[in-house]
Amino acid sequence: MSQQESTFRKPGNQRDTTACEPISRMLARISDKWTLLVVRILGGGPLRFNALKREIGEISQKMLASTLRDLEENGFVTRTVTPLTPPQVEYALTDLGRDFWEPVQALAKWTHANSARIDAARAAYATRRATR
Amino acid sequence: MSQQESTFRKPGNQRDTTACEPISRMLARISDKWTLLVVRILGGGPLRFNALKREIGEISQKMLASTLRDLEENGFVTRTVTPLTPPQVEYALTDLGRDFWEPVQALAKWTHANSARIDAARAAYATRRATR
DNA sequence: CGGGATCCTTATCGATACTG
DNA sequence: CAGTATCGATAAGGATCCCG
Repeated sequence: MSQQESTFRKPGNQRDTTACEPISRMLARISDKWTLLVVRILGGGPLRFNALKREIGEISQKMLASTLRDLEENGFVTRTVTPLTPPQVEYALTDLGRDFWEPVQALAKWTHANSARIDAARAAYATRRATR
Repeated sequence: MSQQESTFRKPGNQRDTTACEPISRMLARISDKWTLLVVRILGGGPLRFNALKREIGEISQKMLASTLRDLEENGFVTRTVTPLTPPQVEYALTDLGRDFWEPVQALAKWTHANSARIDAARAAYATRRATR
């Protein structure tokens, strides 16, 4: 076994570097602060703009609007306008969006279930830095 | 049925709004452009700094360094220094990191498997905007 | 090789004001 | 209600140089 740097994985199989580029692009597309959160919330059912905004709480209407536009463009949510006074616009997950919701929810649940472990790790890291 | 705004979900079960705040914080912590990507790659095994950088490709060393620092602080990766000339620093997932890797990988696989559907949705969205 | 420090350029975000 | 438009602050990100 060589101690060279490089990838040192089985030669001929340099991981799935091939899939790395498109995945990283997709990952980058959804890795903004709000997308995952909005998808996760809409997983609970359709919501109108301000209801959604209230549910998230900290988001500005600007960011919510642009996040929703991106999600609509990517085919994750539908935007249904009911022309009334006052107007009503409802956002809901599409089939694709509901599919996407599953891994998102898995991730969210994991972070929730393991937040204690992470906090512990952070505390340990802090003391480690202090003691040495 | 009232046309009021509000949440209009089954009263008494107003979703898991309780869990929304901590989850959104955790989600926000990992939702930067690189964290998920680095975790996913380190899932394939330990790597040294520049090997990791090469594998990601587009990242600057600054962002990689800071991303790795965050990951170490959160207890997802270990940083092992071997004092040689030239020095060697290897990054590897911890138990927590490997745990975390699973939902991340699920998300990555999903995006990869469904990239065609997303592209189709984007194309459909474009024509829809053009025709109307 | 593995970074830290610095500078500089963008992208992100929020607050405010305005429209249909 | 559901946004768009504009502006200013701030953070993210990249390029370069430098050091152990």
